[in-house]
Amino acid sequence: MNERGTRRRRANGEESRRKILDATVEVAGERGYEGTSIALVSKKCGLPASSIYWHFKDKDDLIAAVIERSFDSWLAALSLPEEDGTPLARMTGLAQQVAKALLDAPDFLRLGLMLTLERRPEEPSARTMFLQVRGVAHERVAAMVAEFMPELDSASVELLTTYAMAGADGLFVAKEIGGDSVDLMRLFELHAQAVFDLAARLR
Amino acid sequence: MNERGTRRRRANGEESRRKILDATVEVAGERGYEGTSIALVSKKCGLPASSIYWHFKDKDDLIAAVIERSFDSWLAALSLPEEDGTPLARMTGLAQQVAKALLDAPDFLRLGLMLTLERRPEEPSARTMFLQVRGVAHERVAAMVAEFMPELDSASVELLTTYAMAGADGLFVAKEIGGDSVDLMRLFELHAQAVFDLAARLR
Amino acid sequence: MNERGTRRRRANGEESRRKILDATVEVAGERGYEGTSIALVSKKCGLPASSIYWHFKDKDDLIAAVIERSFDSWLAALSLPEEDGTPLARMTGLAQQVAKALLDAPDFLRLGLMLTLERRPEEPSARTMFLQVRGVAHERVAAMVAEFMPELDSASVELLTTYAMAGADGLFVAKEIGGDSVDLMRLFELHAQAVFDLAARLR
Amino acid sequence: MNERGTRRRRANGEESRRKILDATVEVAGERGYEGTSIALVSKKCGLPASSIYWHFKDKDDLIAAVIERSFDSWLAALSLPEEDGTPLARMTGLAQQVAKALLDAPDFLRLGLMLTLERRPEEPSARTMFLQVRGVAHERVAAMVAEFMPELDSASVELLTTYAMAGADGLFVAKEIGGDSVDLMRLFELHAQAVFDLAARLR
DNA sequence: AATGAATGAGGATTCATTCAT
DNA sequence: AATGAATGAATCCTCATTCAT
Repeated sequence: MNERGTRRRRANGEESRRKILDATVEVAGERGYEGTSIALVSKKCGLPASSIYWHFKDKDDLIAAVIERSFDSWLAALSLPEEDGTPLARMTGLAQQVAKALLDAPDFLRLGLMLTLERRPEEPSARTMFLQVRGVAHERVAAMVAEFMPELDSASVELLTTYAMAGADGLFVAKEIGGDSVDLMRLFELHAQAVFDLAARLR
Repeated sequence: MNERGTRRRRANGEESRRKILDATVEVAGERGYEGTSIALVSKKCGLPASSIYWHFKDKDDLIAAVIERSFDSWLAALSLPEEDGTPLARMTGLAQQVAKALLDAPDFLRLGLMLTLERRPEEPSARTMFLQVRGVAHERVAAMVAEFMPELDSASVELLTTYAMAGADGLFVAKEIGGDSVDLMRLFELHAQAVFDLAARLR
Repeated sequence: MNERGTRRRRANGEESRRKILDATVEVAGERGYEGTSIALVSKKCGLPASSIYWHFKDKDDLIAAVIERSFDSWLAALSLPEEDGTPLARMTGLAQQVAKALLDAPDFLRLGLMLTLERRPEEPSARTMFLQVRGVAHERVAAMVAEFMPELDSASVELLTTYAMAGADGLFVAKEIGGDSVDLMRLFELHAQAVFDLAARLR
Repeated sequence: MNERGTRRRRANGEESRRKILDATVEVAGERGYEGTSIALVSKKCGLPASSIYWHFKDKDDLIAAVIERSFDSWLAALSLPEEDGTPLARMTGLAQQVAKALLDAPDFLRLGLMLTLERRPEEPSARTMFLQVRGVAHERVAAMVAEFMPELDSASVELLTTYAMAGADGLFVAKEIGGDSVDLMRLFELHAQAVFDLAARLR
């Protein structure tokens, strides 16, 4: 695999960092914060544990970095909804994009939810990071809700946004539990409809 | 101090067991499966670690027992919905009971969701136990949905039930994140309405 | 060594604790606080590292316990000076007892001095323990000085006591450096004389 | 910004070396040989660990260099005692110079004593270096003692010198322990007197 | 003259579990 | 019914050092 047998491969910080992060998403997405051992990450990425500590201050820092990177690519995967069409159609389109993104890269949200649910004495910065990026997502959704349903006052927008995001979280969990028996696309379509109906009532 | 035959420590085994379970809900509800160490449970309940092993086969067995007991008391806290009133009113009543139960004893669902989200090689029996009791809950909700909206076919009942439960999970998570800024009762009321509206559309 | 091959020997907390402390005096007396690794102590005492943690909270606690125990046996080795004889003779007698005790069990003072000289951010409790125990010794010496030279005011007693103890420390160090070329008994005799002469001047 | 030929970083190697040594005195003076980690020195001096290895062969070499440099500046701080005055006055003057030097730069002796007290399998060359420079100091003191008290035979000079240096060590330790409550100048004055009195008795 | 990156060995400590009593 | 003591494997992380650039 190396050019010359035992010859150490040329040091390449950027690539190593990426390898470590890749290994960590995989492990942490499956086993959560505590279940992610540096030794396991080390094995997965082929670098010794001590090298991981060259790139990241500690385990917490490592997992926070994973969250940050995952969220960025996750957001990038969401294209902006079409400009034309009815509000309901546009909302449904967005919901299905989210559903697709969750199906494609479920590790990010799975890890994030695990971090969210934990309530340990010393708040891991990974958790803080997740809540922060989640805040960004919340803002985005709120902006869309306000755009689609201009008649709503800001309190209602906030309420609906919270409901919309909660539904997404819950449906993700349902998919994790139910596997193939759960039709995530259909459920997200329903969810868009539900949010739309509620908006009409809150108007 | 004690009368003969009424030794203060009669049936002490039962009490110890309870103490251990109490400590475990607390710890596991906060830190998840991996984060729950026998040593910590031991410290919280005042009994030595070896005593925990007298009552439970291993850590897995302990956490499974916690799930089982928690679910029982959780279900018991849900009184059956009133027989009279409109379907929407009855559904809303139920939703608010669930909301109240989640506010009162959040550890059960928090731990359960953590177990759900984990994907470790050897499935812990605690996870299996949670999914099983959750299955029971699913059935109950499905029965209610079918009763409230008799016009629905069974596929729609299943779909709506999944959506209803997912909403509950998601709202719970939202509450965990948002704390006091999240009005769980109001959101559950909205959720009941949303499910009701969807039912009308699926009819 | 065990009664039955691989059969684990009967658990005996008191004895294990003593074995661990014995191994620790040896190691810590030679290598100081940082140089004392739990793994080395474990190897010397035959118990696994994890067993050391059953008996002691952490490394700090272990070394503090060593200090405490060593000091007790060290003090016990000093018999009270004879009641008769001139003050100088009695003082010289005491000095030589101290010299002998230092020759017999140098580990205690060596470790103590090492701890004393360290100035790390978080004060190890082992250091505190040594200073405390040293305080006890200081009081004892002060009492003797006051008894032998009743004419001295308390400030002078304090000054002389500090000087006397400093001399003992310094001579111990000289012995550690010079080895056989240093006649510790003779030097302590000189020291007693010096303290005595100073007392006369301070009177 | 710089004129040609007068680059700001000329002879930068020397400056880096000095920075490293400065950081090392500080760290090693506080934590001893084992407690001094290259990483910590690196952080204190702002240069990467690998740069330390460019200037020094290994940790041992680094600490030995610190000892050497410290001793040189320490010796330089001692001006030769005045030519006139009684032997006691000159001796007292010297003693107070030593006291002052110890108060000003205590790290050197603190580290040296720590190295002295350690008894590790492979003698660090830093320790050897300290004992060597200490030997130089011993010679100097012996020469002064012989000059001040010409009547003493060489064995007595040796004995007194050892006693004199031991006293200095011990008083340094006393100061480290007692802090402000210890009047080092006064104690060194006493010590000079004591040595002087002993000399009279040995004559 | 310097340094970013890497690395194996070892650091302290906690883990789940067992066993003799 | 309970527990003090023990234990090997694993935990996170730091160590001194090297090496290619």
